Amino acid sequence: MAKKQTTPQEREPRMWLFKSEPDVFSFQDLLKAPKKRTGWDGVRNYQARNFLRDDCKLGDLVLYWHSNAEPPHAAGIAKIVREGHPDPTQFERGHDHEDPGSDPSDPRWMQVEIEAVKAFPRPVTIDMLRADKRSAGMLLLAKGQRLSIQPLAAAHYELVLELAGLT
DNA sequence: GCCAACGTTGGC
DNA sequence: GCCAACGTTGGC
Repeated sequence: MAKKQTTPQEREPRMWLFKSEPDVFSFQDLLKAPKKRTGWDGVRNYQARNFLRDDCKLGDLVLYWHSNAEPPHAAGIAKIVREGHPDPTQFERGHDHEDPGSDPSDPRWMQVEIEAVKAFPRPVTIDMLRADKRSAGMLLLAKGQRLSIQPLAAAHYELVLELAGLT
């Protein structure tokens, strides 16, 4: 069979917001990691898991949010470099994120791998976002919203870049 | 399938 | 450290 010259099926990159507590793993930690990459392990919420498993695709962009920070802020941009695959920590004895109920032949929890793209010249705080009307509709700002993996509208992504001084 | 109790998240 | 909001668990 002759080689096909067709390009792989592509779609426009999507944007996501990933939350991380900087005391646990910060954007600076990601920059210092080998190849500036890390497996995004430890997600233990089904809705977030589904995004990681089904919807985060190679080349998608990730807004890296520092939660539980003073003040909470966006710290930089990363990208998806490996799509959903089993999170190894669910099977590690004694690990904080071990899940004894997860069957190795049908793993319950997934991760993706991300790579740092760019640190923001200045962080974009939650107050900066709230002060800009264009942030209307951002899931992040919704009352009671705790989801750690969130889809992010392109317009909101662009807004954050602007506030970060990158445009 | 209901729902009270419990655990977690994350801004404040 | 507080606590509102939310997700999960488990008895019934």
